[in-house]
Amino acid sequence: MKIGKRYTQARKRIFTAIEKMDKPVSAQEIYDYIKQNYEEVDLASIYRNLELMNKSDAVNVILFGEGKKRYELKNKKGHHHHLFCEGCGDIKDIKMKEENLINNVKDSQGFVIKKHNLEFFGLCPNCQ
Amino acid sequence: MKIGKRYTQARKRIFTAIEKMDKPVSAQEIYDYIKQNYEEVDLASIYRNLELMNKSDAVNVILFGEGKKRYELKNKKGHHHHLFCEGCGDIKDIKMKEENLINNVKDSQGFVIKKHNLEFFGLCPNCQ
DNA sequence: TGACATATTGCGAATTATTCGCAATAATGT
DNA sequence: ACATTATTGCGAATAATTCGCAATATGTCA
Repeated sequence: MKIGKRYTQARKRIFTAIEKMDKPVSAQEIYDYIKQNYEEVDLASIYRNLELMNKSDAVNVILFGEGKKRYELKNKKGHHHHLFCEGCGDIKDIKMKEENLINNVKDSQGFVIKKHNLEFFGLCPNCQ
Repeated sequence: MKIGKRYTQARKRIFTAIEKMDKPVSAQEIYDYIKQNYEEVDLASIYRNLELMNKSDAVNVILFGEGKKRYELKNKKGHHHHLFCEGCGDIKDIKMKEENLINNVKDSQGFVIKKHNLEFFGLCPNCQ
């Protein structure tokens, strides 16, 4: 899982940030996290690297309709989906049986399916 | 399925536009479509109404990670998901067995699940 | 039907997320 | 250590969406 051609400071920091925060994070959150550690990586560089990491399958892009993208390291945990609390924005991982998720797709009309996003929305215990 | 308190020109036009285009559309696409018909609704009003329609469950919000939201009327077709072509952006509806999609969610950690988004990404016949 | 109360619109400006161009800097191979 | 060039930082540019507010249009009720 190699990102770009050089192992730069920025990449180390971004990778570590995502890993440590251990949940789907936005570019801005990565920026803030790095800054908390008295280091800094320009936001534009964070975006550029997230795109690279996505293309090389190092991260997943996760969408909750907040108007921004969230990113999560791919290898860390196995394949899973998310529960997004519409009250407080809390995010939980969930696993589910889905051996047949793609097989069950009726008539994919000639599409070659490469990946899927499945997110659940609801209310966490505190927000119910 | 009532949107707001008044049945305004803007609402008629927006509703008709989404219905006629018959696919998940962005706010801008709604705006352009209405304009083609020599009518006009301000973009801000389109956004405001889409939000209302979403809250009152008249439309679904659909995300493909393009950096914008897409909207689709809810009642028209039954529950379904989408195939998004990463090549040309073409969108197809798909149905699938999912009686047990939610039931299969293991350990929802006290969340009350209200809805889910499931989108597939791949390549359409032309883009393969 | 006409007038009122107020929900909704249009307009312009403001935000927020993300992208771009380019010169300066830092990784890597030799 | 040096040269090559990938990558960064910076500042400006886009794109999507939101906001404030005055003007307008709807639904209601006398």
